[in-house]
Amino acid sequence: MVGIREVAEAAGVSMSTVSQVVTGNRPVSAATRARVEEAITRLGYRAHPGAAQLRGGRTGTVALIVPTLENPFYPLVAAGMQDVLVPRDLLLTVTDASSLDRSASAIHRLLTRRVDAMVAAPFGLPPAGLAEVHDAGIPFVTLGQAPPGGGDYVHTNDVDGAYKVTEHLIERGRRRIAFLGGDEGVTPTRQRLEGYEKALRAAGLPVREEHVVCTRYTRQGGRDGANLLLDRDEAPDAIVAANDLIAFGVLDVARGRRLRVPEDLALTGYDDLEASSLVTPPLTTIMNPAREIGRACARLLLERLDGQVSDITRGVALSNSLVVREST
Amino acid sequence: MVGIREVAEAAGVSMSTVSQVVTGNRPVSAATRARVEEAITRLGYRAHPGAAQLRGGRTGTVALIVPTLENPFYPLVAAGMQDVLVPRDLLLTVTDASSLDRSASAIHRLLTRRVDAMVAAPFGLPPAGLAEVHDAGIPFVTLGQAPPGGGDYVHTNDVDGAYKVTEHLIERGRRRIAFLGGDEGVTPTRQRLEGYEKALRAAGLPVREEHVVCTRYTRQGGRDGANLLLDRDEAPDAIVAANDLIAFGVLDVARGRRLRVPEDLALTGYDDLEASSLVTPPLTTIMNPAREIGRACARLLLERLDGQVSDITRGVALSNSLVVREST
DNA sequence: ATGCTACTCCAAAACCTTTTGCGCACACTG
DNA sequence: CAGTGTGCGCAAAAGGTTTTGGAGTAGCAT
Repeated sequence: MVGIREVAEAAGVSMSTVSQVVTGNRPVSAATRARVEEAITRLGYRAHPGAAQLRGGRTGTVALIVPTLENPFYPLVAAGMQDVLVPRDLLLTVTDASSLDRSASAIHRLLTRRVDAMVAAPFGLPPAGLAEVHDAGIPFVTLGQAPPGGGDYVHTNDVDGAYKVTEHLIERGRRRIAFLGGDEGVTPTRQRLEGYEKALRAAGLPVREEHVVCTRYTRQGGRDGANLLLDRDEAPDAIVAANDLIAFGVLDVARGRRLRVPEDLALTGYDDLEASSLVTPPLTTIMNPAREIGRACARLLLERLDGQVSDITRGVALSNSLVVREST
Repeated sequence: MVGIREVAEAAGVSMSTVSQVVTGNRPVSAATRARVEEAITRLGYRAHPGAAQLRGGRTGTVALIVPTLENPFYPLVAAGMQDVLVPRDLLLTVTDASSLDRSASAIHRLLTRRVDAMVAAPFGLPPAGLAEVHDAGIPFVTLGQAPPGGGDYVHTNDVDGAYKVTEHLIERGRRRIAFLGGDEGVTPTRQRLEGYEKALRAAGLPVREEHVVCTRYTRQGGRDGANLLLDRDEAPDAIVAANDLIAFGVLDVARGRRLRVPEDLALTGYDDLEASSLVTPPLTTIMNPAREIGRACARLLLERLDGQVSDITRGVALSNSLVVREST
């Protein structure tokens, strides 16, 4: 077992000096550093992460918590985080909230002292867990809104995105535009709904309660919601789905009911998953830069970890954009 | 800080007894165990993972290495692993090989002493990495084939899957059936190709070299390959794509060339991604039970970690099945 | 009654790093 | 030349768990 001791001997310095070279905690003269580094590579030394954590407190692992791994959006966020984490030798742990559902403190149990920092997707974290993370006192980044207890966030303007897509439908001449949301009350749903309503009002169109339905952010949720909406007295001639998965469910229903898209029913999604360009008709949607979002999260965490940042909450805004395809 | 010491005091036992209760390393009388467990929950004790690793060697983390996170198949495998890992308080680390590409030993650097066990998807791991993992001496599960150095594997019969799908095309009356593979030489490609050839021979059809092309396991790979195949002198009337992503690329090209699917060109995929049922026409494909595969991997690892298993290599076979949709 | 076994639990060592107070030597200043 | 400051490296302590040989006790067979 080659430890810090062996390196120190080989380089003719003390163990602490080796540690300082490795961690960069204190300045070391160039000559000494060179000798030590040479010894490190020659001996193939790797710090023992457990020992390092025990004394130093850092685990070298970062957590990402997402609501589900079945929505391909989140793995892309993970990939983005990897882009910046891997060069820093940090490990990424991905956990989907659905596997944690059983107990409220599962997250706590799973993560305390096992990660240095954490990013949580909207409603990836049950409210109880949020508090626990906060008083774990680790850097914390959320997607979409500022963490209640303070921390950073990465954000795309959902109000604006939903506005754009609704406006687009109005320009296409639609008048009975419905909104099909995912899980009710969560931030993305609220904001996208807000953008939708805003666009309707801006065009002087009424916001009808019977044209707003919330289900879940899944394909099945889309099916359920579409069936509800299409059975209304005055069926919509367009649906703004709160994400692509939902829109796919709407497509299923439209196909089943022999509705032509976009002629009988125009449809928009949100996120721009790979599959959005594959369905028939290809989906008009809002491009959400998943991978870039992941990168931004990781960068924020890194800055906190490096201690370059004070206590202020910081927000990074990334832009989304309307992608017009054939579903409208 | 509530450590093992505080618990010991509260329960009126020694620190080592507490440890034995926690780890289950040695038998403890029921009465003592009850007292200790009561104290643990009352004090909210959590073992310090760093310290535990330092002495005990276990990190409580398991790694999954996949070729890419952009193929939704792999996140599902991860989700399946979570299903069995989370109840055991184990953390899952997901790494995509593309982020490791830079340096051959990135895996080594990343994983040494940071994970207790590892599962690698086919060609998630560069060959060099494979050796490194092996002499790290940790439980190791691979997807699709037995690890060269020994270890367990989870496997669906790719030869048979490709056979089924090819046979299906033959039954549908196709005669000029091409094979469009992903990365050349990797096991899944080889096996699926083998199944394809087998089915052709079984039907007395020739295996033509100009009808076999390998590119990459991506949508773009599918586009490239489709263009090659469709420009051949004798264009195929059916394509067996080695995975769904490739098939999606073929669809792109077919659309561009105004080929009707399945009339002008029949098409099959492999994996049965969610998107396969969404594309037009919905894709005939082989259902690969991603989540179940993940579960099986995790279970194998757990048994090794629990030391219930000798050195023999074990294989778990999961069944795939032909899903007939409209692309054929 | 005595010796032995089996069962619990304990004490202390070991694991490997990071942290930090100190001393030393060198350069610079007055 | 003496005094002061600074940069660099060292020694030692600390961190919380698991491991393991051993001690003590109770039960059992002889």
